Amino acid sequence: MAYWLFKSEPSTWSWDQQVEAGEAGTFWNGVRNHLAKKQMQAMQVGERGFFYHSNEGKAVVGVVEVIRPYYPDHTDESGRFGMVDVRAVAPMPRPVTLDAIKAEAALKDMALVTNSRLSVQPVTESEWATVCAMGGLGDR
DNA sequence: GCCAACGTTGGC
DNA sequence: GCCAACGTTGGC
Repeated sequence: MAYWLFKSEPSTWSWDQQVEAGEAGTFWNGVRNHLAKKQMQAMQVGERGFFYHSNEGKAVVGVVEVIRPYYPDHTDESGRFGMVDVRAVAPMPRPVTLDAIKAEAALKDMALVTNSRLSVQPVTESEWATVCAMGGLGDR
């Protein structure tokens, strides 16, 4: 079971909108980066990821679940990129800020710290557990 | 196939 | 709003 991190600017697509999309979830379109694409291709239905607000908020604000594996992104005219569907699972009781992540030694190798521009990132199991604990989520 | 120029992202 | 880092494009 792998873990992920999805980054989104709240002004484009926020956690609140993800929650409103409910059980049916939504497609995660707009990725135009091959490394991010590779992450999505590796995703399996049922795997979980963090929902991170970039620019405004700069914090992990919730957990999402992959509900449909990689398929073509109809908004990509070049036809080179695809997407997955995700649904909101649970909000972070306490959002975990970028500052807090940077201050935590156990998270110094997180892609969020080392490659902040990557919009879809892999998260290790220990990183997942650490961030969940920091956010007051128990061990999901 | 190299590399300079350009565009975009995202933290500050 | 600025700018550094990175990815992509296109001329050669």
